[in-house]
Amino acid sequence: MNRPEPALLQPRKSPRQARSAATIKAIREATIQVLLADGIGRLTTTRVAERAGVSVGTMYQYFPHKQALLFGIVERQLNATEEAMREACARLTGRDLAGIAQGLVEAWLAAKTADIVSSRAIYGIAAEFDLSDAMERAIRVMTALFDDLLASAPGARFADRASVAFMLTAMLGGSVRIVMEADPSEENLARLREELPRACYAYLASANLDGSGAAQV
Amino acid sequence: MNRPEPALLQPRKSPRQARSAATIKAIREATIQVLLADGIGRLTTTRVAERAGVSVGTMYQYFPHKQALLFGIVERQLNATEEAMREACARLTGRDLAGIAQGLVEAWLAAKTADIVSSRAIYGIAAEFDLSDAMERAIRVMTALFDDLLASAPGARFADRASVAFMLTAMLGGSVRIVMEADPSEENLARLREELPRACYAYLASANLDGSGAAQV
DNA sequence: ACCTGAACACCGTTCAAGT
DNA sequence: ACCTGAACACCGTTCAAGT
Repeated sequence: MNRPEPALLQPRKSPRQARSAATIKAIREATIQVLLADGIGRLTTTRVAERAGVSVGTMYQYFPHKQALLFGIVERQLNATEEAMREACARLTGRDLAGIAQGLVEAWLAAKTADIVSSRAIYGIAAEFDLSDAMERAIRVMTALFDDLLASAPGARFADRASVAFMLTAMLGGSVRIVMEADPSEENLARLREELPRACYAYLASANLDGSGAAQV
Repeated sequence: MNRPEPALLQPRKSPRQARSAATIKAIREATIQVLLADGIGRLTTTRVAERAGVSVGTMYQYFPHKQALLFGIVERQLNATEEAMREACARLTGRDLAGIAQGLVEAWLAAKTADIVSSRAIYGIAAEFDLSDAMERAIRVMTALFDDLLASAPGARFADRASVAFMLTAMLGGSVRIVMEADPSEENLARLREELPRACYAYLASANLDGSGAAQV
């Protein structure tokens, strides 16, 4: 399976001059404006260039292909999340596991729901076509299956710290992403806010060699 | 933000006749062949029709647009996963929480890694452009951040069954998806196999009103 | 040295013409 | 009743011509 292209994401030209920087900013903003106004399906290079007030040729000098335009705004989102999580981690340093779990989830959800309109538009970028219906259905089916299964249940120091951190990243990022993509309703977000800290804490406590594993959040 | 289109995914014509069914099957297989051979970037309607041995006009009779071609193979994957999980749930009915957690994770990972080449190709469908580098980097950064944070930690009956099932679906599906998309290396999959059952069990045990919460998996 | 935009190659989709 | 494929509208990208 081949990736679309080797994908050269560097601009042909670096923004050394103030004029260039302004042009790049205008193109970046035009991209997000067209995205929000017309949707990913109608986002064309011509339209973005027109909105930015430059010729397509000039635009191609700074953004060597359409993907670079989209990558620009996704990158911005990723950077914002990274920055928010960096701050959260600094703030949570030295706190116990319960505080860490609660704090990380709050920070992550805040970052991902800060601008829910933009966020969904950006998720739209990653979807060449609309998978959200199918995914929502799949999630509903699985939720029901697991619900039944659970109903049938009769009762109901880290050894490898790197693996624990990896798993925590995956469960936090993955669960929020999947909900944001499929159906970011207030009901679902409330469930995440309620359950995800518990899940993270329970995992962390169970992996903690020094804890009793019996503490409740 | 507008979705690309109202997206009519029903064929104009139902496959009532054997000939039609064969044509549809040929188109479906041609789609996945072109996808695997040339990648999503070179998958064109002309190419698929040619490979399937039908004219574009005929193809458009059964698949009203390109998205429908791609949706066809994604749907197949989703159905396979659903079927696998249905079987797993039946098999796990009546087992305790530890058995359920272990069994669900095994079944889910097996379903998602059964054909890793196809799976990755299919993830490629959902990515209009290659985000995997950026995501992989973001995951690495976050993993490192959480790793540091964890290093700094000093010590280290269901009330709402529907919410627990929802959370379990999100953490299972989300964490695996994010790993499959970003970097499905054997190292990462091994970590999931090891840690995800623990995480699921710990969450379930902590949410279980009747348990001690102290049992280890 | 930098910008412009007509031109090019290619794609998704349609529909008049065939059988 | 069904299939075909040339034709259409549009898109991403380039590059000769301008300033």
